[in-house]
Amino acid sequence: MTPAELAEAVLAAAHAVFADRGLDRSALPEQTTVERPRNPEHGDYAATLALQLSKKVGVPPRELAGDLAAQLASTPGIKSVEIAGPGFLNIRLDAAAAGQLARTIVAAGAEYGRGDLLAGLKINLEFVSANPTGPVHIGGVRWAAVGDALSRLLRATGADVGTEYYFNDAGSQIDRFARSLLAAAKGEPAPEDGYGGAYIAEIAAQVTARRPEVLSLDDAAAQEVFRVEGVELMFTEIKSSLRDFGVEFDTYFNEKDLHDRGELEHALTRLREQGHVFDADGATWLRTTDFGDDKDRVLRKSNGEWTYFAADCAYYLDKRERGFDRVVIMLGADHHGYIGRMKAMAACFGDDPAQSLEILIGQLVNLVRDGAPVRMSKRAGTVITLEDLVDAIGVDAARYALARYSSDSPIDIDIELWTRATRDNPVYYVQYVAARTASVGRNAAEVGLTRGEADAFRPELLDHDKENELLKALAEFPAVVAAAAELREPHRVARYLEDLAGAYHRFYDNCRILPRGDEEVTDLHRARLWLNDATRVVIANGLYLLGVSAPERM
RNA sequence: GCGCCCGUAGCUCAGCGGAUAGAGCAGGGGACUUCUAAUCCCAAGGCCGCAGGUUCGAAUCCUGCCGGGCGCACCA
Repeated sequence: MTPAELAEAVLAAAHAVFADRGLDRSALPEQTTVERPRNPEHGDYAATLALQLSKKVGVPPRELAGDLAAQLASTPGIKSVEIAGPGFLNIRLDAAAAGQLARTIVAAGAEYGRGDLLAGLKINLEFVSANPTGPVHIGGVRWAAVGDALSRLLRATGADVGTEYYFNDAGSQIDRFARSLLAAAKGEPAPEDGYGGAYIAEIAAQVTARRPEVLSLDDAAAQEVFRVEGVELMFTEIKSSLRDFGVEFDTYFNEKDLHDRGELEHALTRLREQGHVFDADGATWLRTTDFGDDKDRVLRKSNGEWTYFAADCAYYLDKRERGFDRVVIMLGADHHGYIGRMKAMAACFGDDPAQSLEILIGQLVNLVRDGAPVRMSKRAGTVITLEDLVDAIGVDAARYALARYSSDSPIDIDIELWTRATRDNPVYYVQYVAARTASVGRNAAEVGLTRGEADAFRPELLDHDKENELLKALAEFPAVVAAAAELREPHRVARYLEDLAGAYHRFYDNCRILPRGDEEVTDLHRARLWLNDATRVVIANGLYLLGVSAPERM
């Protein structure tokens, strides 16, 4: 029996009780849940439905709980129901009903944990979107890990997801980049407002190798060559380092295309139609204060140039016109000031921003060695890059470390910790379970132990404390996936995996799976192998959601 | 000044209104002729920043304050 099935049974019992007592059944919720209590004395699962309903229907909670308990007691699979405290229902399952879950999980395989919570929702998920003026820096890497994990989570809960990287290839940053390349190619010092770092010289050298005639052009023409070629080289490099990191996007969107296709004019027209555009001081403005922004925003400057914000508007409209119900954008904490204007902009288009636009803010990341932040990159100068991080701790540890913390908290990634092969390194702790379960599987095959036919599985034999705890942990996975997707919090999956890993290690320590020496293979060995294999499935499914490998051996 | 985020064990952090607030690390004590000890077990460690409010019930929701981080362009 799964927690979801148990929750349904609780709700069904409530319906029966309400019918018996002649209570108003419209007071009952559509769905309820059961909790996994920390304290084992509180049963396998606890239901708080009686506490929640008592006031609504004017029946004391313990009385209501008593009726529910009486109803539930006769449900197949439930061993006992106790009333505790103010009106908790503490429920214990039969070992057989609990143990069946192992078979359910093994049968479901990669499907276990997936659901349809967000089915029918078309979501555009934009993250990283670093300017092609340098390698991806560590702030962008956080979103590469979290955003990619989130896209996997949203898909696992049924959403139709398009991931997107906004390639900012227009504007003054790119001009600075081009000027820096040109200066480097000519052996001059970097311009005052330009980019430094060894990569500038590398890219400049690649451009001159590809286009040797460039140095004989005048500066304006040469700079244009460096702009076009440099951006392309940089972007190729960014894509390739993200691919090595396990992250690929469905769409790489060029800002330049918005301009070339006249989408800014199109957006301006739409906004004018909605009545939120005005002209002042020679510039064209969007009255975002109509929707709570603290000041109005310029769309087109008095010199005729578009602002970056105008491109944001056009890009948002473009996504909506491509059929996305919800536009999700992941930004660093230094961009949180954008939320107000972005939400207001969506409202200016006539959308309800609460439905159509979600902006997720992530705090900053530091790489730490010997207690002090690493500030300089060998190649990029003042910023730490994706490569620096991967060189320091590897892809799996990097993705796990970035995804295991709430995006609301700043993180320090300690190089020494994340390369350690011990319990205190969470990624090793979790991956070790993947390797252990696989190893048990190999050894089982060697001694002739198999799970056997599914109908020979005897789940009631899984009645050891540690088996029960492991089964309960395995049962939680679908609810964790759903919550993580709904709250956009992939770190919940990582924390869950650590919890599950602990439950497995304790099971392994207390419950011998394989027969020793010349022992006969028994049904208990087989039942435990089902549990071992179910754990391997859930660990692998969970690590997949984080984009981390589930090794067969370590 | 205004806005956003944070404040939980010595340290790093979990905890989308539930019971006696959890985990890892550090420090103390144990378990290796092992199905992978990259593991497990025991003990110890707390005005959940402060003060009010809502609630049967608040670390969690609301208000105010204190402390820390970040941001407030016709920049990109």
